[in-house]
Amino acid sequence: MSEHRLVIGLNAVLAALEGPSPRVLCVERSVGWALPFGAFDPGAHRTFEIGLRQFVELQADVPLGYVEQLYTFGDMGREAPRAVMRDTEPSDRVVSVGYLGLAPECVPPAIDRAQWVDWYTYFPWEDWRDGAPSILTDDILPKLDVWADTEDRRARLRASFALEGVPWEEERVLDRYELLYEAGLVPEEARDRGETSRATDESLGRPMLSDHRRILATAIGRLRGKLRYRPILFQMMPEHFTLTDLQLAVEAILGFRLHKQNFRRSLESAGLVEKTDIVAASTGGRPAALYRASALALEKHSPGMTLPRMRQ
Amino acid sequence: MSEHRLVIGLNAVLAALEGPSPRVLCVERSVGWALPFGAFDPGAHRTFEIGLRQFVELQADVPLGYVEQLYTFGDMGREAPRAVMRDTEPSDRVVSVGYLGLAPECVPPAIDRAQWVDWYTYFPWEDWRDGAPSILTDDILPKLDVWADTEDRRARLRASFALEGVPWEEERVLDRYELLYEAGLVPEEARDRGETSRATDESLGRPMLSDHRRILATAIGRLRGKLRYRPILFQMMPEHFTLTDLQLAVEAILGFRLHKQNFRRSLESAGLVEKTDIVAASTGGRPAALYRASALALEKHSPGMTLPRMRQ
DNA sequence: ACCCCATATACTCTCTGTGAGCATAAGTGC
DNA sequence: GCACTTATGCTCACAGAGAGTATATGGGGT
Repeated sequence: MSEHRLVIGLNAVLAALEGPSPRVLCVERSVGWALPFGAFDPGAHRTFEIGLRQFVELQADVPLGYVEQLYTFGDMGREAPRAVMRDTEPSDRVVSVGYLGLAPECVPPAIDRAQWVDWYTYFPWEDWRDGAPSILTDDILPKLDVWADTEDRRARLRASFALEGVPWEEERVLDRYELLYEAGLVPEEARDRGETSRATDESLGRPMLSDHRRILATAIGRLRGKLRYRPILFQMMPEHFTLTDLQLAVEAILGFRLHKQNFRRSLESAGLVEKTDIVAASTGGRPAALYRASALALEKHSPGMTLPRMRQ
Repeated sequence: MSEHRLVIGLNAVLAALEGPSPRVLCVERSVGWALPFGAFDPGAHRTFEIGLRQFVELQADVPLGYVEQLYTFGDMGREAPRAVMRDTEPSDRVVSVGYLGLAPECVPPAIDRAQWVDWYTYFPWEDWRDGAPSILTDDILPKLDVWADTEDRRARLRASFALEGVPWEEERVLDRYELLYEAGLVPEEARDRGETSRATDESLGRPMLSDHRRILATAIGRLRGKLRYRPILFQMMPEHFTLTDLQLAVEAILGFRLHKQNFRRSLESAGLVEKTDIVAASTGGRPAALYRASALALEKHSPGMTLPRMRQ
């Protein structure tokens, strides 16, 4: 065993919805934007989750509801810079355990450096609700086309960015980010190579500290994928909601529009929602009935919902 | 930060098939059966996977093909006993990163303490290929029925062990093991409480060192679940195989029988297999055509196969 | 009071994938 | 040649998903 000390960094992707905007809790640090994170303390924390909840409360003071572990990142060279972690030494090796947490609303963080940020600020190419994003078609794809000069690269590009008839797979957020990283299109890549250019280039989404954008990509991909087979969405909804609210929430997370009638049918036939007597305050047209999550929808292992994509 | 030193244990569930027997690579240590594992060395290992491959080679000398991370277990009280880990001190805190690895065949391990073991040795209640296992109906369920004396416990029991009309969900291997652990039916529970009774009770499956049976349960559940949406199975098959071989392989992993015709139809319509000119040496009836995995089936993100369960 | 507009909600039609059974082909052993 | 075994092909029924059209129910303007 070498002399390098191990440090486990706990990272929380805390997600919530603000109307049609999917948000993630971010903390502004001296060196840039980051997820709430801190070192796991083996003496004080009996489990990872206990440590995580403590950090989130300390750094953002937002209640943490549903929590699930995402992945443990241990690659050298992409770990957290020590500068921002207290009580670590240059020789320490930092590995990151990423967590996904869901909250039913964006409660304003009590700490002023913490803030709810629309996650498409970090991944503008992931939002297809108004059609293919122009940053993708005009900016990213031409550059990736130049980068993909081998058959292997072309195949990966085709598969992850839905070229040549391949359908867009919304859950492959990490694949796409990693491809942009490898192609040197995101500022984190140059930074990890040791370049000190402080050009905060946000043209391809806002960069984050350390490997936090990678963790965020993992979280969004996991959340998008999980909607299909677990009723996890109701962890992000208020107690009462209209079916349109629910659809807008799903669309916000997935980044594309759904077929309204089929979405509703699948919800009701799956028994995930129950109508209440209450009727929503009108929003210009016929008032909508308010629904709530059924008992089934709140169970951990219930099936999710079908997500009928709207076609052109 | 306290004085406790952190140690990351890397654990490999290496799975392969021997005909209709799903096996996992196990190592016999002085204190019992274990998965290949060892401490991650932050000085020597650039990534977790590098460390993992090194341990597996050292302890079993079996080539490691497909590998994926499972979960990181950090709970106090269920970590690895220090006794078996070199260079650790009593105050050290050990967390386990579990990995799943797949091999196309059970190559005999070069180390004599390593061995391929049928995984139903550890989870006899998971094998429904010949109907409901008697150890479940005669032994486990009566005991669990006594244990489930609250509404909450009853609900969990119903859901994970398919009581009262709930269908058996093959991927919930961990849920079932954890329930048996909580109910005090597996020897690991008493051991973790500090009881020193060395009664190696194997009536409810063979126990393992530390939390290794939990990691194994996670791995089997992940593998079972992933079959449906990724063509991962072909990582465990030889280059050429008959469709019956393939079906037996799936049945071995899932632990239940499939509907032959529908399974074949789904395979061919999904384009996962290609017929070759070769015909298998006859096994008593009409000789079967040999197939191989298609290019599609070898891609990482291709869809999996439908698993049409055989009904009575 | 009436009409127009916007949104919510209901109904229908079609197509495909899946569950299930039956029929036929091609070997082996006696 | 016959019985048996395993492989392979075909068909029917049905449920669910995709997609479009029609009807209810509110608000606001004239």
